[in-house]
Amino acid sequence: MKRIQCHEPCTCLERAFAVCPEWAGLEAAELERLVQSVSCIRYDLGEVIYHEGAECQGVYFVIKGLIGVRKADPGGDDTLLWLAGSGDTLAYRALLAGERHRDSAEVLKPVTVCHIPSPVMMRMIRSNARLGVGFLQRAARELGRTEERLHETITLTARCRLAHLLLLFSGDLDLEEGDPSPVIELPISRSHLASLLGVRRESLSRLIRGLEEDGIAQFNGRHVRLLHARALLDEYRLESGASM
Amino acid sequence: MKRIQCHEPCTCLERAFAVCPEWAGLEAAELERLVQSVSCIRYDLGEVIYHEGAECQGVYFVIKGLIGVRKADPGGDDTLLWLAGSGDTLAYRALLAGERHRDSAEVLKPVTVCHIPSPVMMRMIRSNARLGVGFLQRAARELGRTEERLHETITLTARCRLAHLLLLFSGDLDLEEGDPSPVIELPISRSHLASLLGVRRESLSRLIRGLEEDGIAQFNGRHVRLLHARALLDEYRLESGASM
DNA sequence: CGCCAGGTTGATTTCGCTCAAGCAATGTGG
DNA sequence: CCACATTGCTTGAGCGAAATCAACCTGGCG
Repeated sequence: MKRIQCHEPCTCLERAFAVCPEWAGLEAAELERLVQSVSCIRYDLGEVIYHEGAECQGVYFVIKGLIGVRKADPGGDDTLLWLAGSGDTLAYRALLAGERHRDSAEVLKPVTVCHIPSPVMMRMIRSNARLGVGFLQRAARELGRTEERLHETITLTARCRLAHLLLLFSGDLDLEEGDPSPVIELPISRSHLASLLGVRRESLSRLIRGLEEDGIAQFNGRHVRLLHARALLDEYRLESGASM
Repeated sequence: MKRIQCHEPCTCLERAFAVCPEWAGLEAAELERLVQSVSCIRYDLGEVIYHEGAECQGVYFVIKGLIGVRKADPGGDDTLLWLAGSGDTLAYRALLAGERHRDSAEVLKPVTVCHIPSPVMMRMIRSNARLGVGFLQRAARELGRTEERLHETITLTARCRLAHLLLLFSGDLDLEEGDPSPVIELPISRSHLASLLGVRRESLSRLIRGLEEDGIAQFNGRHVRLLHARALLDEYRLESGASM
């Protein structure tokens, strides 16, 4: 963890905020003021940005890097709840709910974040209705996604969830039109992937082998060739009824 | 479904809103204006207040009754996501996210709700920062609860989740001090209970028998005697590491 | 070289699902 | 009033998905 300078006449922060829907509600003047009361921090791989159970000190706007949001389970293990990257704002939940952190944030790829202290954040939210509405929308969307995921883990098999996750990682890649067997790169290790899916590492291995044996995908370290994108889509759609 | 009159000099609505944290931000004048643009509706058992996939027409403030929020799964079944009762506000998620409903709301016990049309709601949120912050807090809390639940369904066994649910239903009953074997009443049927836990009806039956055989609780229709509240707590705590 | 972290594989067990039947309470029509 | 659906729940037998336990790769790296 290292505080870095990014205040002065550099406009990178301003630009970063400007493209994020929840922050877009800020006027130029407010934005400039915000940038003054903010600190940019670098964290190295493995460092923890905040800990489960700790008081919330403010929110973190992610400039770049990859962060795993995890939650300890009783067994001493922990579950990866989700990944955060550029443009995401972390810890707003605890701040707005007025609660302690319910999860911790660990760096998976070296990260630069912009830390906004709680009082600054709360003052802005209260005074600028547009910012408030922005975060309201963000929270509502995330709530929807989380419910969807809860529903998915209850109703779908692990294999199907893996298929879905691969589709998510393939992002805006056009599976119907573009390269018929594109290669995507997994941003995380097998163990993390398993944790994200809510299965054991061993089970994930077997699921992967299953997909390979069915000629749906080829795994090679973190590189995955989607051999039969169509089939992958079906894998998810058939069980989930989604139309994607 | 029946529209009923509750506008005129009746203050019941005002009072209902006043005690709910997210609505508490309204000034007396605003509240009065709100009550003018609102309609009170009664729904009978089994009626659906809004449907999954439908456009959001506004939010519903629940005066009394019990509502099951459900989400269809591909198999034609549906999962009960949660229950809503007096004081809850329904459908704010879809409204604020600007999305269609991701679930439907079905009446489990006859309901009186107060419907606030989308434009009215959005106008208020945008103009009154306190109301916005109220809903922000509400959304953040709910997001936390949902994440917690997701984590729970991934890491805990069904038996443990049942124990937890019973504890939640026993509410503010003081298990440590009060009646050593209190009786609680389940608000919903076995099938619904199973759906809420994310298990099949049959599995729930077996779980119940398990608890009875272990002398932890006695089930009798919708009445449950918690014989060994201590053990029930442990059942949950041991596995979850919660301190409750 | 030994060591260790990350990953795979195999054998076995367990939990919860599926399918099928049975039962009690309630309702409905003849 | 009885025959018979219907609804909500329980029980049993068998199955399957994933967990668990344990061994074993594989590729760095000191």
